[in-house]
Amino acid sequence: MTASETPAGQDRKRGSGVRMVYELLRDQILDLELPPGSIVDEIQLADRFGMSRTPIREALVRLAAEGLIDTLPNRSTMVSQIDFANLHTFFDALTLMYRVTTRLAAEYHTAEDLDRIRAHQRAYEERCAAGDEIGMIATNRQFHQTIAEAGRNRYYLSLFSRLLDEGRRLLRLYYYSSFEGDMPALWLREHEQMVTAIAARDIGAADQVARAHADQIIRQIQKAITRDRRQDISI
Amino acid sequence: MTASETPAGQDRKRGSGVRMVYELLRDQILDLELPPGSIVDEIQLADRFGMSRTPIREALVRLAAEGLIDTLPNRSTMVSQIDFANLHTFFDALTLMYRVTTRLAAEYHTAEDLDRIRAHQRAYEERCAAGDEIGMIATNRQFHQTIAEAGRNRYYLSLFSRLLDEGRRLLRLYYYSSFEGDMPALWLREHEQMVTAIAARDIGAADQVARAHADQIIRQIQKAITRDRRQDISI
DNA sequence: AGTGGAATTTGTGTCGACAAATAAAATACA
DNA sequence: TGTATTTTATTTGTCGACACAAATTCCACT
Repeated sequence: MTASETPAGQDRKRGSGVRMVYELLRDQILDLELPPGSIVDEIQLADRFGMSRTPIREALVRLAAEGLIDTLPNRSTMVSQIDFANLHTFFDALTLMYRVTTRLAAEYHTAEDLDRIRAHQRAYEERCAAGDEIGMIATNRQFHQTIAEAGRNRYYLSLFSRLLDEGRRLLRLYYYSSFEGDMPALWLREHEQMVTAIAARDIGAADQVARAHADQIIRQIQKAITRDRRQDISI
Repeated sequence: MTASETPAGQDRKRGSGVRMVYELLRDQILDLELPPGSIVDEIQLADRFGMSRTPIREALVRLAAEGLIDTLPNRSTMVSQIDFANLHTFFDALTLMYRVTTRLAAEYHTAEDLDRIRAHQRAYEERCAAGDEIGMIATNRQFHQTIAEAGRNRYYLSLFSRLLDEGRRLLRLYYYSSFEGDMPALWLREHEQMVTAIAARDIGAADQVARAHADQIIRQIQKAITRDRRQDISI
């Protein structure tokens, strides 16, 4: 419950309700504020946001289309589970998208793209220095998304965005802090190499760096998971 | 108007309305029965299907999420345009997905998967023999989708499905008949090679055949497009 | 006390109606 | 006659209410 965390009150603009609910719910799901399996109740949401069920439902339809919630007919709808059994398919797709988008960025980026990418990199650096883990996850995501946008392929961009979202849920589960070594500094260095390769339009180097970065991330997540699982067993 | 092509009449089951509208509209869009740019009117659809606007809207939200329709706020919603300017990004993604899914199928397929794939291949062969172009498009799509399913990666599968859908629109524009040479026979041979490579679990061969197949398809489509464009100019 | 079945509760699926926003038509004015 | 402004019309966005289905509770009966 945590009281009403929503501004709710004011009269919002006409078509804004759906997007607002969609984005807030999406963030709550990805940040695990709504953990996998939790029930999403239309009526409850309706009077939490101070609107009717219709716009709520449309937001839910959209979330369902993206696989973030599961709707069982005539009965409740719940936040979708994280599919640990097929995690390797996630890693596989994530790696490929890292590589492809970085390659394309090296090929097609403009000067403005590069500025944006560097700006996000600096933002990430700053969040690292501040030790702000939530900010680190957010700026890291933005950095890679901007690279993908510079690649100018909406098909890759949409799949990559979806993968980054799912990754956000995973990262939330295990937090940066649980990773070993000086992760932020390492990622920062890899990001720098990525930017260098893109700026030089060196496709081969971009591919190689992206692959290494993906491997690095995946290894960290897997380590965190196995460590976590071991603890589960030992209890 | 073409009269009422919908069964509409009977009392349908409780949660079935949305899916029904979604699927029919989706098919009509991909078959160009609803050409790009045509206006989609909620009220018209509502009494065509004999239901209220609410389920119609939910179907439209889903279609919009998949990029098949564009909704301008407070005003009409229309079937999305085919983006000829960025067609190369489509081809790029399509080629990659052909390769990746075929590779994974070679790696992970089961005996049942192979049976299914072969069944679809036979169906395609049959449609070719019958000269049924619509059936050819449908069975060809099913063949490749089944291969992707055998690869067991839902991320690739969903992107690939989306790409195959968009491809369906393109093929409808230019039809098989406008392609040169003995296309069906050629594709049939390539499909055979694909199945052989998958069955042999030869990942390298699967990749190579998939890539060749993709190249072949893309070349045909491009030829059809340029030919079409030339005609436009000459008129 | 345990089990089968009827009533109640809870929450979704659908409806018809209204309000807001935009486009089109009509009107006034120079 | 051409342009600015008001009026009308059309279509979307939202609402509150009701119908239906599943889950739960309650109750009778053994």
